[in-house]
Amino acid sequence: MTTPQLTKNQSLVFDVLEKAEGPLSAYTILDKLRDHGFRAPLQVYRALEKLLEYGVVHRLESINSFVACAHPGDDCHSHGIVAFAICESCGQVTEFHDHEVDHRLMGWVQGQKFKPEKTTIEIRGLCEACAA
Amino acid sequence: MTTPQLTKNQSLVFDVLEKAEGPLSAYTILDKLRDHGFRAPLQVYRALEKLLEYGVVHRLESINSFVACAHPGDDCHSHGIVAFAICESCGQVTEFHDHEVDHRLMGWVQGQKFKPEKTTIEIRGLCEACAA
DNA sequence: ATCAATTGCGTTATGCTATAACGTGTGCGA
DNA sequence: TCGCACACGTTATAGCATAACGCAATTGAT
Ligand SMILES: [Zn+2]
Ligand SMILES: [Zn+2]
Ligand SMILES: [Zn+2]
Ligand SMILES: [Zn+2]
Repeated sequence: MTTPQLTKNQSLVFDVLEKAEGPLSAYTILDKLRDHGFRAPLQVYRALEKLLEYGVVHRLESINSFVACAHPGDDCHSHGIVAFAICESCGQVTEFHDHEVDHRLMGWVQGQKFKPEKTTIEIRGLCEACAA
Repeated sequence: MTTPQLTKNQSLVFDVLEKAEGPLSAYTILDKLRDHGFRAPLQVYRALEKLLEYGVVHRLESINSFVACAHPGDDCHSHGIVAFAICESCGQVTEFHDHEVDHRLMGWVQGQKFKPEKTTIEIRGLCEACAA
């Protein structure tokens, strides 16, 4: 999918996520955008919904937060299953892709005749700096 | 870890999960246990915390719900990373394990010197029956 | 030009998920 | 007996997400 021109609200939300050090919750985004006229959670959630659809933002299910895609050039819809390593100490998130993991999981679902729609892989732990 | 004798509340929560057809939210569990004296969410969450610790229950991060472990004999702490296929139509959950996936993910984190604590793999989609 | 459909937006209200903080009682070893 | 750990109960609060309404701008066909 090609990313359409973002609306004002979508751009504001995306910019906040891009500039952030780590993942942000919807309500944190809301707080950062109050000066730009944001007043209600729905303004954030509606923008996020589109940004997720366009593949320029990812949702981290295990921490109810959102991050900008780490592969801006790529089309996230094409690079297979996305995996995340999330540091529980500093919040740093690393996005990566592993074709072998994709292949194994898709092999398993095919064996079950399961039809996958959305796959989540999230590793929570400590990054190198925080584990030291 | 060996599972200690469950307390009354822990047993009640576990029984509800075992008898359930699919994953349940904490508040759904609460409703099912009102006749047994449950009045507050914390009674459920405290029991779940222990059951998760003992490895007899799993949390599904992507749907904020809980399921009894599908491998009662096994020690879930030993069978590596657990993966789930979750049908978004009927709610059916299939728990499985794939050593190759474990191996690839653990290989990646070692390369990053990332120290994993908890890994989530959840595939949402349609089961064979519902996809038909 | 006009109408209908779509999309984005703003607001209010509500619902769902999870934990903080305080106090009680019980069992058990020092 | 004292101190501690643990389970439990209750109230209140925090954090996450969506329903439902209405309005405005855009688009695209008639
Ligand atoms: Zn991405
Ligand atoms: Zn870190
Ligand atoms: Zn299990
Ligand atoms: Zn199904």
